[in-house]
Amino acid sequence: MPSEIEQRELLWQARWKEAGLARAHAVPGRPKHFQIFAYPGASGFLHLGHMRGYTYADLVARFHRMAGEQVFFPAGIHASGLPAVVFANRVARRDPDVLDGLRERGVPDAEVPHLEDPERAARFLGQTYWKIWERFGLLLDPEAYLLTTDPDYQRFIRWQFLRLQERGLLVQKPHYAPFCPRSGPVSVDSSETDIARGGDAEIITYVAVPFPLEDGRTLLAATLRPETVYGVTNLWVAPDSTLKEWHHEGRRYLTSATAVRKFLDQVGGTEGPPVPASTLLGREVTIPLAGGRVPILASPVVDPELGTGVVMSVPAHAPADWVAAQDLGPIEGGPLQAGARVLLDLPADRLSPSERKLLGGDGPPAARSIRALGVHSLDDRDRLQEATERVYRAEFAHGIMTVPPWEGLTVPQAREKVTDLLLREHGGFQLREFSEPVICRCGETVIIRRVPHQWFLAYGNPGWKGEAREALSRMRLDPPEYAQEMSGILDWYDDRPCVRQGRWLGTPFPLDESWIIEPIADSTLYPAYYVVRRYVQRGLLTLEQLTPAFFDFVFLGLGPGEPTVPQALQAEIRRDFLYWYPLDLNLGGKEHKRVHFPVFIFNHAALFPPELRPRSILIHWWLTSTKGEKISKKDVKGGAVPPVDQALQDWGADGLRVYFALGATTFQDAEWDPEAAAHAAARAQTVLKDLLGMLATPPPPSAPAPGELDTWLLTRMAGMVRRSREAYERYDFRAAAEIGFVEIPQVLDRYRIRGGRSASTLRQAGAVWVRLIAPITPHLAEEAYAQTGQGLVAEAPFPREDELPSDPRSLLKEALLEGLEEDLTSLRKGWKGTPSGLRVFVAAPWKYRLETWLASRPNPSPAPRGALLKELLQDPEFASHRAEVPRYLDLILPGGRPGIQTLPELSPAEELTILRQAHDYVGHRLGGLAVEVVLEEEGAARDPQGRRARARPGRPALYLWSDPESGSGKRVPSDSSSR
RNA sequence: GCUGGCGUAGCCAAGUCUGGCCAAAGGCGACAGACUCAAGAUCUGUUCUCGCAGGAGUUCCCAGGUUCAAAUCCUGGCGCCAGCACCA
Repeated sequence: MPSEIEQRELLWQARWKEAGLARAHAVPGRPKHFQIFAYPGASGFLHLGHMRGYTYADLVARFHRMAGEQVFFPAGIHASGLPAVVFANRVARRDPDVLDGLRERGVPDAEVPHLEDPERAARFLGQTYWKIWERFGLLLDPEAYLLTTDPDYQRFIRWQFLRLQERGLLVQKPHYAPFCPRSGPVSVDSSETDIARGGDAEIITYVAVPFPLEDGRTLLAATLRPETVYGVTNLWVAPDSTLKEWHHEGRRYLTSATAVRKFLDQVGGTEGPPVPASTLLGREVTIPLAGGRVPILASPVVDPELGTGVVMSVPAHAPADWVAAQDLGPIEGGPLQAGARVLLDLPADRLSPSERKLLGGDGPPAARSIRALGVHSLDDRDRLQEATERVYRAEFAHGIMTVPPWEGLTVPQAREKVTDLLLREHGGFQLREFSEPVICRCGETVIIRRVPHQWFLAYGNPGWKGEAREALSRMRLDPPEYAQEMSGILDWYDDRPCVRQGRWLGTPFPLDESWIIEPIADSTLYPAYYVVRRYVQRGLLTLEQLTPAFFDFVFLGLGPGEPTVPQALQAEIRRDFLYWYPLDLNLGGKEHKRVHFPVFIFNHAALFPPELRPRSILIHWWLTSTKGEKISKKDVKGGAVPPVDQALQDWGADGLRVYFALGATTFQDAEWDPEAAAHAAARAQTVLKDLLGMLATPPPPSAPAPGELDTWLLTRMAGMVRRSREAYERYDFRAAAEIGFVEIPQVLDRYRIRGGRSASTLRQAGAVWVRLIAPITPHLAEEAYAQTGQGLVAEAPFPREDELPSDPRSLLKEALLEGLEEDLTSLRKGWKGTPSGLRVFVAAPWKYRLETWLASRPNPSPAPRGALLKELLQDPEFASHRAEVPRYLDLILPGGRPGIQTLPELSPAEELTILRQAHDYVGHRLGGLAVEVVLEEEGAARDPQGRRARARPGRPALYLWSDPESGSGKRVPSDSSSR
């Protein structure tokens, strides 16, 4: 049952539909605005958090429409990838949450099994998204709506990939990816997708360093610090463990059984016989790169499940190895210590104080850290662990290699070179493993598998990077800091896998149909396709006509086009594309900073010429739960955030839109606050009521002639118009909403309190006001604007400043009164009686001269009070006020120091006139007492406390008194402010 | 660790780029008043401390610095959040 607010909003949405407002029309010669938001994945039901960005997007589109531009604002659903599959799986499992969601959306039970199909699930979810967008008042072009699983879209994607390939931007090379032996390729991330456990696991890449035995077999020792191979004194193995042979390209390697399985997955080869570690103890291996022979020794702390079960011992740099070497009594003083070679320098001046403390003293870094932390045995695991981490970190950050041939290199540089050398020339391998066990949803343990011929998008390609950077240099990014960040992101970008096998949705890869294009890669150039989609939707193009030749012609202007498409139509589509392109704005949440937006720029840069590359990106922050976290299903289920339907029913789309706009600045997370939302919604309704009143009644013929107050109001409004336009232009939705929903009501309040009641002035102000807020609250703006009989406000022109008469001096005059009221308020605070009269003293003319004189000096005046005084008293006029001038200087120079002086803006006579005209009003504000306005120098005025001396230009002195005869003075008021 | 962002009153959140009009907008909450049988809603006032005269004192994470003047600029520190690759 729709609430009253909803019914009214639905009415206006129907009107917009009738008027075809959302449909884009290319009008040659007229300015255009083409914008999208990053389309959502088909992952589940939308919640309020999503609506913040959509609201912003619609606000921008509506502002541009009112600014006189042709607007194209399409939207689609990113159905590719896993989310829809996961959703469909949940339907198949009859997940109660999902079933509830379906029921709430009116899905009959009989329909539910159909949604076990991911594609249909995506289509269904897309419909629910579209409904909510419409319900929020978004004017999205219905003809351009698409899913990325639609066959026409996929033809576009295939074209895109063919062209990328043609330009050499697709490359093939090995890749290592998470893989479930039962379910196939999986992705490891902590959100609900493929993984039952270990979603936060990271892939750690070890270097397996080969150490040949004299019998032709080779031990593989896994390490994260291959550059320390020069400091190896021995190898460690767990004495009771059993290693295994692994045969690869005719060679026999020895590693743990676990590692053999990993090598089989990641490198290939075959499994050999088991080898008890005990048979290796005491035998010698050759150190690669460094040369020399070292023994294999037993260590109880080696974990055979980690790495290869064989560990390099580098006592100089690994605290555990140092301690272990000490524990081996018989060898102490022998080869281990002799070989404990220090490989790098740690310049003391680069270390932090805590690092200096850790690494002070003599000997190798590992020995120093052991000493600093007081570690005596391998059993002291925690402190040993701490020592290890801190030494590694310090060395990684500050270490300078001293071992030939790497002298002078930093540790990261040396590591890269040593790794390269080991892999290329010494038969080393890389070994990847998860930082923690990863379990697939099916229960199987996830492994890392080598994909030998993975396709990559070559974002690491320097030429492409250059183009992308060039594109970026011409773009506007908001917030502006993001431009700087983006530049770094583009640099950091490297080749990225772009296809995958397994069960997920997407476009088959045109170069090898057994692969499916990865979801991020299929959503980079798509704004271009929205243009074409409208023709498909209208039935003017068939699927078969969407050939590479067609897209070449439409998007690139190349070739004759697709012969089966009528020439005129094809030319029209090309023209249409050139009209709308480039994209003016792509808007998305901050989660898109590092993935979607960079590849969006990259792909445009790859395929489109500079003039067709995107113009701007706007990223907005999130609506978060009360815990400051991104809103999740749990928040909705737990009642922390209301479901969208409920929120719409209670507050209306406009109410929520005001809340989103007002709740926080665009570039800051906002915590969901239901009270504030309710308030925003109430504010929206108050504004509507006010507007209706202002616009409804035509001014009566006997209306009072507009006066100074009316000029003031309209001048204020003109200022609002300018600031509002600027706010929209810089996407400061908060400022725009604040003007429309806070400041204008305040100004109108004041106008009325001051006695303004000109219907024609109010009508004039209202006609501007309603258009200022129309982008934010389109529905209620329509309702109010309907009173003017001028059609739809959505199509009305955004106000211009010069629509209103404006006089800056009217602001000065009113400001004088406002200041007076402020002073009165603070006087009343300390006043315990009921005042019966107020006398206002306008400052003496010499004070105006004095302040003018001060202001005309260099600001701030360099002269101290004494010097100023001396100079002043040379002037005969000031000299004649010899007694008052010093006191006055004390009043206006805070702390006796010169500050900034501003020119008095009104003359004493003007101030007197303004205050006298307003004295009824001021008296009324004080509860109906007598107010008298006099000049400071009027000697007759009663002023027992000498208040008049305080009078300043623009700030009259006040004497508030209670008449002792009236009997009301010094009475403590009932009890209002006495607490 | 790297990259980026943030730290403002009981809470949320403006202000910081472009120093002065800032004891610091707006909202929530709280307190008081009006209305009401009452509650709610609405409206009004108050909401750092002191002060029976428009003032003074102490505040914008902490410590320094620049300046006539700092929430705002600079240096250092502390704390929090996000992203870090195939996940949209």
